[in-house]
Amino acid sequence: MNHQTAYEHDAIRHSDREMRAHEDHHESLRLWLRLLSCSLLIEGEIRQRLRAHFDVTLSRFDLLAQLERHREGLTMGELTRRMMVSGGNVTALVDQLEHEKLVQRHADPQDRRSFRVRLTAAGRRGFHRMAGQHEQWVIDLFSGLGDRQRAQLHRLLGDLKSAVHQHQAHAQEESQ
Amino acid sequence: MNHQTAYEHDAIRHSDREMRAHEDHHESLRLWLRLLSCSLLIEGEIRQRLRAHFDVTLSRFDLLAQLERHREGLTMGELTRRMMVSGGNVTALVDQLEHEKLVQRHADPQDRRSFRVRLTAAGRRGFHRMAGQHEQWVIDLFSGLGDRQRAQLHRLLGDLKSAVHQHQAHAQEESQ
DNA sequence: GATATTTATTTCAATATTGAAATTTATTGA
DNA sequence: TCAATAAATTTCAATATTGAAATAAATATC
Repeated sequence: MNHQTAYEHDAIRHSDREMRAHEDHHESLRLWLRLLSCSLLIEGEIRQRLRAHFDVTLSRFDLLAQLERHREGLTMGELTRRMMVSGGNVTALVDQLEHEKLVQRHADPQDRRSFRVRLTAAGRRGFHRMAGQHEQWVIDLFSGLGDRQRAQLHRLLGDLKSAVHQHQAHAQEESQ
Repeated sequence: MNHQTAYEHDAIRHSDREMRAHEDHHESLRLWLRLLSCSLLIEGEIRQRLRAHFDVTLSRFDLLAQLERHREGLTMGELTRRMMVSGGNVTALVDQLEHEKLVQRHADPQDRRSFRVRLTAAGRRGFHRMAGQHEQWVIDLFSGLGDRQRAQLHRLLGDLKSAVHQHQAHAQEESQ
């Protein structure tokens, strides 16, 4: 999380009549800040536990998780997009993990610029050692919400995600 | 964001009957990953625009935003909690911004360990220069959702936030 | 009122992350 | 084929961020 939340914390203002119109106007802003702070809150919690229990950073865990899901391997570009971090960062992470023999770069015969990164057997073992515990933490953290609420939240976030993606696509067009 | 999302991207699996039970079990995990990727997506978008338009980082913007909301000033500790970053980070940010004369540390007569950080007039001007545009970006990014959906999402995230906080309170107790 | 504990902040070294430029290979179009 | 453009990755320097240790002041306890 690099990371910020703002304004939140002051549910107080709501009472003031004059503020009402103003507040309504800020509706999306407050939603965004709440989304961000939820995310940072949970991310911080998980980051801390991963470090304490397994001495691993969230980035490394996530990279391993991505690869676990894609036995056929992922290119650097795919990892960059999936993890939503810079290419330089992915290079650094893969370098480290490769050095520790948890992942391996495999030349792509189709395209000599790129290659597929795959988990080694040791990498898979290492990931599995952590994955169950990690999932339990997540389940616990979200257990305050009922099934129905979780499903609703999942759906709304899905809608939001595609809306933002569309928005990006538009912005792209305009800048051409 | 420092930052990761994982697994997501494969809505495909759903079809497979055998996978169903397994998937259900991963329900919270998928929710978390979706929450995280939404947050990273929007955060990245805003971070990029703040840099491109105003040459300012999200951290600095957020710190200024916090202070704008609290004219009476905030202590370093309050900033740390509100921004959910480390104390060292807040010290560094305030040092920078103070050096640029956008904020100022004011000794607290009650407690000589701490002080209140406040915006200077220049800091306030600088923040206002950006705030309107920033808000419009946020409104645009969330405009794919209807009013009702936004309200629902806001409520659910509020519930989630307090649930996680309670969870943390419990964990705290146990470790004593 | 001395001592221990807690709280607020800073320092600092280690690490993570970014973004832009460089490199290499692929693709496209004349 | 050649040249231009695009795409995949790496490099690197600048910056951001963390977490642990240090410092200093406040508070609690005896």
